[in-house]
Amino acid sequence: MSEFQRKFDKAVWKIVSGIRRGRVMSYGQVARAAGFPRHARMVSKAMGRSTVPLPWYRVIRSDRTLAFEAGSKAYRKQRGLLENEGVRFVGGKVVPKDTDENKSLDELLWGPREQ
DNA sequence: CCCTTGACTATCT
DNA sequence: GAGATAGCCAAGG
Repeated sequence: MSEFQRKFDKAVWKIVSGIRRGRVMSYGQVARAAGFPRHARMVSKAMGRSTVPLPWYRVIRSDRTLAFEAGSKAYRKQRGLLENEGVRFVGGKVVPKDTDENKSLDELLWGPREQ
């Protein structure tokens, strides 16, 4: 195992294990929080190498879709785990839990658009 | 070395 | 908003 992997893995595991129930983070966010900006593509590898169980399913794409092929077994598993924690999906995307900014007035008044 | 491979992203059309 | 495109970067062949 390379020196890089040892350090990267430890940093990533720490961040991922800190994601709270019902919340999600993107691969890029995890990489940045771990101190490795530009290494989003390596986050999945690091999680796969984890020796202890991690809430890997709370890590999703930056566009709020899941990284696995829609409908695949892995996709359904991840989605199920998230939904168990109260995470909602609309049009294949995770609905942001935040009730704050960058939401249009319509969205605040009427809620997320259905698809 | 050179080339391909990703559980990725930001930025155009 | 859905594709296409171009960056990204360690690993492995």
